[in-house]
Amino acid sequence: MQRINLAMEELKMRENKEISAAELEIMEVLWSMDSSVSIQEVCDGIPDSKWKYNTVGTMLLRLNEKGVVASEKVNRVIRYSAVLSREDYKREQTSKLISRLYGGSARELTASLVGSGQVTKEDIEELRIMFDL
Amino acid sequence: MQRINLAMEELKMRENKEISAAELEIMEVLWSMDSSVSIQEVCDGIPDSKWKYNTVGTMLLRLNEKGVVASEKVNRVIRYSAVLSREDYKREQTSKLISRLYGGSARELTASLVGSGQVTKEDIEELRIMFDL
DNA sequence: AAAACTCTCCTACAAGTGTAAGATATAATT
DNA sequence: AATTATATCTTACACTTGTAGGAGAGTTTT
Repeated sequence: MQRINLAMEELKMRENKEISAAELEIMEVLWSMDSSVSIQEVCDGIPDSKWKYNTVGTMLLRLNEKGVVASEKVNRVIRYSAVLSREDYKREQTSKLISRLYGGSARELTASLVGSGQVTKEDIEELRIMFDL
Repeated sequence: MQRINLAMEELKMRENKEISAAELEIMEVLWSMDSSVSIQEVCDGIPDSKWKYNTVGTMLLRLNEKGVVASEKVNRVIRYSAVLSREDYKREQTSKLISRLYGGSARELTASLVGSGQVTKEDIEELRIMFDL
């Protein structure tokens, strides 16, 4: 295990690809900006800048190590951009939820949403029209 | 904060109520057994008993500290049982996913599932019948 | 040029997680 | 009674996460 960690460090790749809660907030900022952004721009992109500059820097660094964010140095300043798209992340997280808690059945999840009134008759009607079911 | 932490410790209550991945596996065992169970029974309840007895013990202890599992000592042996139901946990996690990634719209999640074919025309038909929509 | 500002890199540190070993107390067996 | 098995309690340790501070290098301002 020690040896593997060293090798991993050499590759600057983290094994745990999970995006943490705080990291997700940073991702949301990246996803909301179309082009690549600097640490400063991410800071500015957060409403009540709850984090210090260096904190945001650490997050971006870790996200980059996890491979979900790319970085390139443009005259002394590193610009980051999301490699993992929000759509893919959504799909991934949704699949995970469905397999973990709904026995892998999206139908069951949907039934649950309808059952609890979170998805209504009108919503279903809309879907039928939208998807021509 | 220091004072609060001490108070928390006295109550043997953890602040972070999040159930971790490994803890969830233990919860699944608790949920699958109807009555309260001992550490040993949880171990036996796990297929390829990937964890040592003490590891399972630590998990149950932590889950208990988080307040999602109750414990009672029945002649020298502690028996644990889930306080948080699987249904409530599912609801909670599902809500979290919807608000985090689908802008709080269950309809949007459903549309996404239909759009990706994970929920079919037949599934929708079934729902209409089941819920009399 | 010297001072001030900026950016990246390295380091830190507490709390939480995964995974258990050792110590202790009690119960069962020889 | 002595030994062995069992269950709980305490402690440990590496890794992750949240949250930065300080050092060092390059840039801009005075």
